Amino acid sequence: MSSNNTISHEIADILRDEILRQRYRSGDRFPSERDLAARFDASRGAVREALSQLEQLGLIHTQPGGARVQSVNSASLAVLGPLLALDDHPDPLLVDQFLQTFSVLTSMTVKNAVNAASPEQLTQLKQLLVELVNHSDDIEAMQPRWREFLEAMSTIADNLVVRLISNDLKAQFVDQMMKRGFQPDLKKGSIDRLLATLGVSLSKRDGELASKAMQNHFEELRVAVGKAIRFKAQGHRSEQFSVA
Amino acid sequence: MSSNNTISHEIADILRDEILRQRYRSGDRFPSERDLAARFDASRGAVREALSQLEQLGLIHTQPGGARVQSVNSASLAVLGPLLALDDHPDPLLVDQFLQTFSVLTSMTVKNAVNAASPEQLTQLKQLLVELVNHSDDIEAMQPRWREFLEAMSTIADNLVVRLISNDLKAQFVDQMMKRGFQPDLKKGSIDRLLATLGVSLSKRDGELASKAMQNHFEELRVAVGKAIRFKAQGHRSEQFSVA
DNA sequence: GCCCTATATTTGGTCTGACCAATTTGGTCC
DNA sequence: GGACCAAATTGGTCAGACCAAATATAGGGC
Repeated sequence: MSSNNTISHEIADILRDEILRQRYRSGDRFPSERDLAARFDASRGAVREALSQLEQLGLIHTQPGGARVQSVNSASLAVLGPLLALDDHPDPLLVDQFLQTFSVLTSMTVKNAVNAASPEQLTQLKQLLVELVNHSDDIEAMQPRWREFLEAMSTIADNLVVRLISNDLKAQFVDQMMKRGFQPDLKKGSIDRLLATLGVSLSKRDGELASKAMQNHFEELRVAVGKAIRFKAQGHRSEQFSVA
Repeated sequence: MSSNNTISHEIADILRDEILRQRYRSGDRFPSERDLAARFDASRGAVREALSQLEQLGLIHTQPGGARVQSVNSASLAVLGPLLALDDHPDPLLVDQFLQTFSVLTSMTVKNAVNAASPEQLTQLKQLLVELVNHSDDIEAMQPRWREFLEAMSTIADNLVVRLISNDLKAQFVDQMMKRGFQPDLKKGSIDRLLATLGVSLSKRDGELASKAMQNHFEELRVAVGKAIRFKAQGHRSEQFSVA
């Protein structure tokens, strides 16, 4: 996870997970700094820095007199990563919500980018798209080029709000999925269709069309990822059975 | 702002604003904890807690040997509020991006909520809508009812990712705007149309229709808010002139 | 002069022990 | 049972100290 191999981060990670696992009910008193220091055999300073992080995450609220646990619903975006990493297998519902959110934000970015791009930027996008098409049969090789393409789109659209959200989402989610070696099984035809439509939208400077294409693509991605997760969860269960 | 009247928060607020105002270039070394402690006449512990907050915001990166300033583009969502509050008048571009983002997320929420609502929930939504219609001539009285209505939608849609994003966005933006006493001048006819369409979409259980209605509404809101900001900025400038 | 290395210094991370002010808690009195 | 007051608890801060990692500096080899 975010482990910075410092003690305070370690403590923060442990306590964060305990809260996310609902070991404390929302509104409950949180153990005192001195108790936590004793429990982790650390100084109060280290514990305080850990609690400071939890407070930034919106998981606890500290006041003289005692800290209290807050509802996960009122937490910050940054808890999503830890929430996904909580179990061996990510919560399919959460993953689906993730992709859906990603979809609308990306679609919006693409629409604005295509509509607002300067002629030079349009050329650049077309070049990146050609790169993608050239590697459309090697899904591994496409990955970095997709990043580049979307990064260019993001730069052109130049929406700081979306960019910041995407930062968090990517940090929380994409890397999580990568680490688990996720490879959703997307039909090549579907990708080719997406690339083709994007090409047309660039030529015609039709942001709406590009946006729609991305939405469709994410729709298929959601289905594929959902299947992949269910499959993996099943595989894991039978593994456990055969071992037991 | 987020001032918790503690010294460490105060220090964090000051340093955060300095970074957001670009007083340090991205990549620059950040002053050492000991220097900062001397500057603020505080203990190193207090400074460390402040820096811990800045790190959570993604504004600095600390390492043994020295902390470095990071690009605002790679920061967390939570910097948006302070970024808006930086000047007397909010950056119109940023506000616009905010509303645009809010728009797509809210539209998505509304669509999913209408499509997924149980019969009881549908009834509840209709009641809330009636409440809104009953107060549609008093924009002040509508405010809390809008909140309630959207909160219900959010609960029904039950998308944690969007909820967390909206938490941050609302905390960063809506309250900011409220504090400044912002009252975008929306035509009553436009609101009536929105409410009517929402009513129809609830009756027909047509999420797509509700979503489109929200999008249109936000579009008008963006225009109105943009005007309001420009007007206010102008008013302020002439004030300054008359004083000078 | 330049580059590389060994040393000295700076810096973040942690610890201990202490004090204050606000909040809780527990008991007392009505 | 409820209002009120004292004691214990808790978070916020400070001071001074040590360590290990990173950086800056000086020196030697070319």
